[in-house]
Amino acid sequence: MDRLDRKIIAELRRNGRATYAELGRIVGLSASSVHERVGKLEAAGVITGYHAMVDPRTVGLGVTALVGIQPTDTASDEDVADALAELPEVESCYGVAGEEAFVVKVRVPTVDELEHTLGRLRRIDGVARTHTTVVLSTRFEGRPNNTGLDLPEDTGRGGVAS
Amino acid sequence: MDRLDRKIIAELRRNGRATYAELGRIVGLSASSVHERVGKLEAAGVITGYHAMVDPRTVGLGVTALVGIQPTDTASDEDVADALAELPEVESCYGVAGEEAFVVKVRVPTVDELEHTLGRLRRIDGVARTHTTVVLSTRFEGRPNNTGLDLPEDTGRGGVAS
DNA sequence: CGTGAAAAGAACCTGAC
DNA sequence: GTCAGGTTCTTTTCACG
Repeated sequence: MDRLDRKIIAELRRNGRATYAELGRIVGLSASSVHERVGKLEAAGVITGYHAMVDPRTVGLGVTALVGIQPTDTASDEDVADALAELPEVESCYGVAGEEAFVVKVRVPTVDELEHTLGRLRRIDGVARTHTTVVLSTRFEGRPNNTGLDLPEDTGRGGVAS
Repeated sequence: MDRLDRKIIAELRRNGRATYAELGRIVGLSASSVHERVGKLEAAGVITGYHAMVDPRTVGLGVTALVGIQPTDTASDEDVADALAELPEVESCYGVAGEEAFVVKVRVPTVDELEHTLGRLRRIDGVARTHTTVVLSTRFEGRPNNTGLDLPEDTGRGGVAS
């Protein structure tokens, strides 16, 4: 994981369909070298996939909400997380510190559907209460800005071997 | 935006590097047709881009937090949002209903850096208070599950023409 | 809209340094 | 690790249904 790998990663985060030739031009390497490096980054679990980003509003998902999930005293976090994963409306799920066990991001077509989804969430075994924050505007989301590119070097923690 | 487009979108969300030939096989169309459809979906703003997903821990961003931003009475939301956008640690930014004006997702290498970033957030003009929820585990994030594929048809709201 | 054909380019493998 | 070359597949354009 050197400077070149980080440059490749940054570019692929920006443009996930960049060709190896294109990446090679950017980092000053041949397409085959880039091909091999990217393959290693994928194998090492650094790059976990490539995905098209879709404007949710254009596919009928105009309502977004952040929902905190308070567990019952006897709840198993794993079971609750599994149940949350069952709902396709739940796009992201974070286990968090604090009163709540999870914060999830939910996307639905309408506030009507949001109400139904919240009902479904509350009915999950192990869920005591939910606290919903309705998203009014998405200023930006999942920016590829901070890829550790601008980090001093390595701070000692959390590396995966290459 | 017919059933075929939705199938293409779903597949590109799953695999952003799928070839047109591959997509054609899935939807039962020629590569050129798929090529044209994808071009239209991009032009219409349905597909907004393609991005590599990177495991944040492998690039030195092991700490994630959700931060609610309470504005001062006299704050301009736009100015605060602009200031938030300046910080590369802020990956996502949502304007929300409730006590807080924004909820942002922050990624940093360490809790030390989190402290610094929170300081920077509080020093933004128009920010009165922050409320931080530390993410302990990311169960899943940005799942391509709900692309409106499973929606009955169209519920009337929020469409962009094709 | 859809297609199939054809040129250009990329992916991907191999061999060599 | 990196590269160049060669085969295969994809992209991209275009004339045509």
